[in-house]
Amino acid sequence: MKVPSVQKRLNGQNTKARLLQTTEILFAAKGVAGVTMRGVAQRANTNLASVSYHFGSKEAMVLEMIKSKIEPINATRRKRLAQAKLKHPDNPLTTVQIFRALIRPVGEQVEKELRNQSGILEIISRSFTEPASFLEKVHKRFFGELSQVFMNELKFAHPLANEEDLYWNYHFAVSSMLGALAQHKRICDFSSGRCNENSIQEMIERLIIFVSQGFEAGIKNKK
Amino acid sequence: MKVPSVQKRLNGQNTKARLLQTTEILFAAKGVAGVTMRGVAQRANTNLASVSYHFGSKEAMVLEMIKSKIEPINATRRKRLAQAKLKHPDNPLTTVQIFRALIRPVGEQVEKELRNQSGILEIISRSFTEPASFLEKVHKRFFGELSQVFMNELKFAHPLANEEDLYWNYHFAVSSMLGALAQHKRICDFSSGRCNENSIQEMIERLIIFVSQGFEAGIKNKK
DNA sequence: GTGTTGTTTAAACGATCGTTTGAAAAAAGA
DNA sequence: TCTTTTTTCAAACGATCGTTTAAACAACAC
Repeated sequence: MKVPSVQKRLNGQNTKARLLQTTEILFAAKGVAGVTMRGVAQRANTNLASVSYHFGSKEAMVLEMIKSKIEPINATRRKRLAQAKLKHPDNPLTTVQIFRALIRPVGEQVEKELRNQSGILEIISRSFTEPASFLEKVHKRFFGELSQVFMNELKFAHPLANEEDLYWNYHFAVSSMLGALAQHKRICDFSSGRCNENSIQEMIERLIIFVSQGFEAGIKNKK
Repeated sequence: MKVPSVQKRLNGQNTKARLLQTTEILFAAKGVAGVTMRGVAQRANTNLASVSYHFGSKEAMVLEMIKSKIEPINATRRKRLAQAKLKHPDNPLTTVQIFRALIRPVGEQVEKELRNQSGILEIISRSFTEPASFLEKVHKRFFGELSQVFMNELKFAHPLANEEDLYWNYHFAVSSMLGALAQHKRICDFSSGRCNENSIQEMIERLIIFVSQGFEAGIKNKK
């Protein structure tokens, strides 16, 4: 075992990155079953066995791809929530402010990646809806703790509210967000072209209003 | 070619029904990929080839199962909407009344099937989120026309509203419903047991409030 | 140069998939 | 009963999947 060389071997890093990028595209388009090791290797211009070499297994590759896409968004979510609290140190945040911190970072990530049609919406929603058991750990790991942070903020914002109501409606809000991300390509068909699926930012802003008002509608005071 | 016999051959109908039921269970639990012809045949106590015999292909079997589960719900949805209109012939329906007609029949179907843990929620949501291209026709066939009916009712209920707002928010409402159905098993984990995933009826009623208020929040008058 | 380490490659393995075949079994009609 | 039709069954086919192996190749240390 030698000390890793200072000089990077860029060849390996390049193919690993290409594999991750191809995994992203295939997973967004076709789900876990659509990510075949042969398909990924071929579209990444490398060999079948390089997937096992770089990641160990298909599951590990998919998990690493998901992690690389979701973790930056979650980091931004936490940051935005903290920033909003700093701006209003005396009052609890409003419902809209809280859900802005949760949902806007998704839209911003889409902006950043608009070069490659950005399958980030599909990746997020598929992470929750794909029936692959190995994805279960994704939820706990990437959304469990984050949900507690946002839930605590919602409790703080609604001190008189029934706790059960808060949980149910936060659950609806998150589910709605995931559902809207998963279904966003249908808006064009469904509205007969009246609404455009490409205006992700407009969707995000509308979605924030939708879930915030839906959330508040279900909150009653403690009895 | 003979005239079909009046006397039914119940044996064939039985295995076909058993295959459909098994398909339902596996599809709800594991999605399209989890419905393997060998798995279905085995759990239905029949032979592998009987699937091809009765349905022609796996896709046809899955589609027939989905059809058998969704069509009755959609029929009830139309009926409830018509009934509500008859009760209030002079005024347009309220947003809540319209979404009640859309969402309540799902909960009622769960009630009807509580014998076999009723994977109907998963079946509906998976029909929209599974990345199987042959499921695309399900959406157009089972939801396209129905959506127009409900959309027209919402337009009638909001005559001054901007049409684009109506489409976007109806899209959110449907996506939220699908998302909530897809994620409903997580409420227990997420709320640390404070909320119960088994009280589907409570979820349905809460969901109606949520999407109705979310919908109305995004509607502005024509400029 | 030689040797070591990291990376790529072609080839094969075992498993599972959906589908098809042809004959046996069961049911229905005559 | 005998004939016909419908249904079941075991077996096999070709395709594709994830993974593994062992050899070839490339980059660096000495």
